[in-house]
Amino acid sequence: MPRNRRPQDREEKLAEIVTAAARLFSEAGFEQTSMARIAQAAGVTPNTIYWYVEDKDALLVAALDQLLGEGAADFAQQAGSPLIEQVLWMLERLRQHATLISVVHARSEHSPAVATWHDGFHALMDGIVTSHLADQGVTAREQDATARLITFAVEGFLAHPADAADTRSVLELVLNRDGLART
Amino acid sequence: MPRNRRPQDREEKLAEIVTAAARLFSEAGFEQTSMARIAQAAGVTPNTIYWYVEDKDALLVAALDQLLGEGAADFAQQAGSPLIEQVLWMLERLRQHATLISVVHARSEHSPAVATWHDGFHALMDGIVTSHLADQGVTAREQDATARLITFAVEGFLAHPADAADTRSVLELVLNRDGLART
DNA sequence: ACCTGAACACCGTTCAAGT
DNA sequence: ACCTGAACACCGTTCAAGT
Repeated sequence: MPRNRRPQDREEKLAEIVTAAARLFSEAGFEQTSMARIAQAAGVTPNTIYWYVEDKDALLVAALDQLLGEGAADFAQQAGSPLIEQVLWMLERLRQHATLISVVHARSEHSPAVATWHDGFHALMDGIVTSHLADQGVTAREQDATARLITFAVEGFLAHPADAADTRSVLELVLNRDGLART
Repeated sequence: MPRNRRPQDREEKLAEIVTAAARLFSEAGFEQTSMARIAQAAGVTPNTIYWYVEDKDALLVAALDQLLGEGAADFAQQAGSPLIEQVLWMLERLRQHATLISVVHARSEHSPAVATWHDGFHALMDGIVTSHLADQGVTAREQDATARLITFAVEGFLAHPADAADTRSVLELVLNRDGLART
């Protein structure tokens, strides 16, 4: 028989709403997805969503966290490979949610919650790049500049898709200076 | 006495509306600026705007064109200076309208008119960079990769402001490989 | 605690009607 | 040709009321 059944149900219902939101945001876009549409997909009334989340921006953050969590689990598999391959792998993975990046930028200006998520995501990406470069004899200053450039390139390619060859040649331009692409 | 007075008035009124829109979009943001607010600033009724432009996206394009035209006139002064200085100058100039870049990306997905403007803007920037690099002994392939990277860096710095020193060090990372920053 | 029906203030846009 | 008042369909969000 169910001990503490309530919290269990609550988490499940919240997860359903967030999952529905994540799928719809990713497929149809944030603005194009109304709270009513999400509610419909989750089997509730629009105003019910507001019992689970503060507002639509909080729902966006929850959806982003869910998508990021799924991605992070898979990313662990890529631990051993060279930096450029890891970046290309992330790019491929993020491409499905490409429309969400400009949404994050746009909403960050008016939603502190989204801005906080945005900062965290950048810190995560910077950490991946700088930890790679720190193992080489790269100065801290150049680590930071390279990490920034990689982040900009990732966001750039998500906003302006290019074929595999062009993508690789741009990343090599950033990383190949001292053969860093192969590390 | 006024020959063809009508077209004159029409252009003036349109310019008033576009100027009001450009200022409000830039200051308060595209989504935060309602058609009613623009109409108020231009001294007309909201629905009157629809006699001059197709919809809000067309108004965005008109506003972007106006802002770009002002910037292009000033940019001509920078003709002689090194590429890195030209990029830093553009960055400084675009900073005031930084919020519009994520708007352009977001609206491009659903408005062909905005997408077309977006493509044109990138072609413009790519042209500036590649024409600089073509004067050096840089291969076409590296010209393209560098132009893309510069564009991504510009958009990146607009979305994620950095201080002057960091900005310069990132741009130098892209351009300094063969002393290109000084050309 | 959880969910709803009904309403609120607002949005971009349309259209018949005026001049 | 130009402009408006009034309306339309929709939006995110709130709230009193139910269980």
